[in-house]
Amino acid sequence: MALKFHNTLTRSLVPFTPLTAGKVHLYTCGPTVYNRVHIGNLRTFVWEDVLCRALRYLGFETVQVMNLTDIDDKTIRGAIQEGITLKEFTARHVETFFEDLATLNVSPAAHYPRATDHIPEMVEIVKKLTERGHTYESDGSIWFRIASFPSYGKLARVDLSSMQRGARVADDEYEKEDVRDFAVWKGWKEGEPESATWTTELGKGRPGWHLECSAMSMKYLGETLDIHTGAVDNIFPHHENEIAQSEGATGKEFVRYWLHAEHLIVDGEKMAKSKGNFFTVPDLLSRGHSPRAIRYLFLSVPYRQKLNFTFESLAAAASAVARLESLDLRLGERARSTGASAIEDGVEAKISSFQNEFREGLEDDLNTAAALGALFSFVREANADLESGQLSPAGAAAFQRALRGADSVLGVLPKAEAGLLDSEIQAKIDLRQAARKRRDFAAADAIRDELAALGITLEDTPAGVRWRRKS
RNA sequence: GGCGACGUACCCAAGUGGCUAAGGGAAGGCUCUGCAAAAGCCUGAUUCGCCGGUUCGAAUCCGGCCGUCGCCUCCA
Repeated sequence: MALKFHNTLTRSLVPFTPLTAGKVHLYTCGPTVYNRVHIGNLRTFVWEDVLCRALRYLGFETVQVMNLTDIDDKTIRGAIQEGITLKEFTARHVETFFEDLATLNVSPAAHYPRATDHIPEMVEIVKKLTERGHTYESDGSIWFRIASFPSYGKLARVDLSSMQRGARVADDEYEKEDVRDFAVWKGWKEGEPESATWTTELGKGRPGWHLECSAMSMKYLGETLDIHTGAVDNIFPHHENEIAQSEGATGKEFVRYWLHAEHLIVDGEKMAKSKGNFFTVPDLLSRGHSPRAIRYLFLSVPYRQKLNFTFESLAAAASAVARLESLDLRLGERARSTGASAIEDGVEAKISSFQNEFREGLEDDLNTAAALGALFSFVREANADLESGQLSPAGAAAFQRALRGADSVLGVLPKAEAGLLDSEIQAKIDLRQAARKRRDFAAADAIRDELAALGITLEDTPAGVRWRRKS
């Protein structure tokens, strides 16, 4: 089986081949930095991370670009409200955004361009659009004339006949030729702060929404991208308008594969601050939930399905992650023990059948649920071999490599070993072992409880005491 | 109103015409254990929202109904 993706452009599953063999250029729509991102946003960002990791696992090189939209109505409003400059306002939210990505173990993209650093590039696009007759001026702003772009609507499949030419929308302060025309350059208006205003060949004002994505994606990835992603709400108007602007300016196909993630909902409802079901990563961490469980929960539902976030499923995810972590620990122990050095035949067969199934899951439009199914069948087999006592250290090491290979896509195992054994912890463990030896179980349990309170879990195993930190 | 998605066990979820309907979690039993923890084994949908239809055969295709949800200009 070969890699396939669901392309929003055709609404069908299609084989994927990048423009340049072996190398994928992808643009993953990033945040507008006006608040702390919520778990719904992060579902999309984690999916985009897994997409990139999966592409690399499948042997592609990736160049990922994620924009930071730091100029729009919401960021301006926020800056005005707080009485600070636009840059000061957005810098805060950029910072917490990267914090949340790091918490959820998202691998960094190659570039995180900011809209405000690319004003000249945006101006260039507007000029090109104007040369090609795609724009007009009205009320000091420059608009994209949809009537000049016949294939407008091809992504969102909007019905153009519902457009009313020459209509003026009651609550719209601009005079447009067509209600669906959109601004590529917004003329300065009374009250807009200096920090959010640029004086360019186009006049005094600021770029329209959508334009930053066209400018920055093409700057870093070329005029035709392999993949462009976002959540479903971006299909219209954002991505539709990006196509119009970009293709209008270059005359070339803008994006070959459009991928869109479904939304996350909470308890079956759209997340909303007013409903009290609105969560951020710090919210969940303060309730004692693990970032790795959050990440696992996101992966357990394929990206084109709505993900119903509940605390029950978050707890289930935590258990599943703990099981993976436990296997990794046990395999590591066995791998370091002494014994036969050759890998037994059965081990290789189990690994390759697991890897095939895992890969097939990923290749099937990033079906992470199917991939996880394959992983846990493998977990069962590895545990059974471990339990039998027959698994060689080399076999255990091979199993562990396979497990960690899969985790290079999933990213739910703990980061590399936490350095040296904490000598204090080891001293407590030794004390407890002494107490157990003299059958003073009350003292032994007291020590275990004491460590548990510090987030250290002990497990007595035939091979000795195993301990780990609660993540 | 227009467009679209979804409805599989207690919860999450794979599965898109044909082997015994993946996998995870929770639950119960057993093994191991001082007790825990971890791990293993076993148990668990004659059934895929409901009703019809097509077919030798459908969770999978078609029609209707019921239910849930989303988008329709700045929400990922």
